[in-house]
Amino acid sequence: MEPLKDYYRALLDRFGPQGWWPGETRFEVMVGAILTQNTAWKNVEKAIGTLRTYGLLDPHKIHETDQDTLALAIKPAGYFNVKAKRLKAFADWLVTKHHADAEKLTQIPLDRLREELLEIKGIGPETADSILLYALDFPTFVVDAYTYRVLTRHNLIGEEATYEDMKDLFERNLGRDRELFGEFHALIVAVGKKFCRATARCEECPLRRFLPGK
DNA sequence: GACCAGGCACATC
DNA sequence: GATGTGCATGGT
Repeated sequence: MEPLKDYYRALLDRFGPQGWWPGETRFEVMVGAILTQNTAWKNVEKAIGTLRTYGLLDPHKIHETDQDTLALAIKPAGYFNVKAKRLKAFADWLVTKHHADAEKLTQIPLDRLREELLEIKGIGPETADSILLYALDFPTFVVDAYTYRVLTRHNLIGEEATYEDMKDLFERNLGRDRELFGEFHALIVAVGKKFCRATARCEECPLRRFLPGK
């Protein structure tokens, strides 16, 4: 059977609860999900701080603010021109299609909302799932580059695995549990940063005992 | 001074 | 359909 639950316990024992996602409002978490694309969270914090200072952590404000002004505000998060455009595309969607009401999004069926998010330019599968899970409390699993490394290095999935393959693996074997999904993904990032980077450093990894051949 | 980070869209073959 | 490339700051 899949030992994923054992992986989870080992990670939780080692790192403790991660408490993801930091953010005061649903909208702030959604903004963070876009800003953190391929970017260290530390840089995102600065950008969010600036947005907060200028009162821009609000869908209407982002909808109204021009892209260049937005880009300047989020500069520390990197890719600032790209991300300014993506933030606006997202805010435009939220304002025009959903009355800027993040709370109401939680009432939409998960699959339908996920499709809608994926149609927005700049929202791919990981960002969509991060928004659904961490901002809106839907039980959907978030996959990232670390997830791929851990799963492939442990032979839990083939090298050719797609995002959906990995997502399904977790969702089928764990049952749809929002709290579990939220902690598990955060723990995978934690272990990934420390032990599962481009070059694996398995010596002190808490998942070492699960390695094939161990 | 490389290398990397809580990705994604788009061009080209 | 697969593979390659641009986007950019800040920490190690």
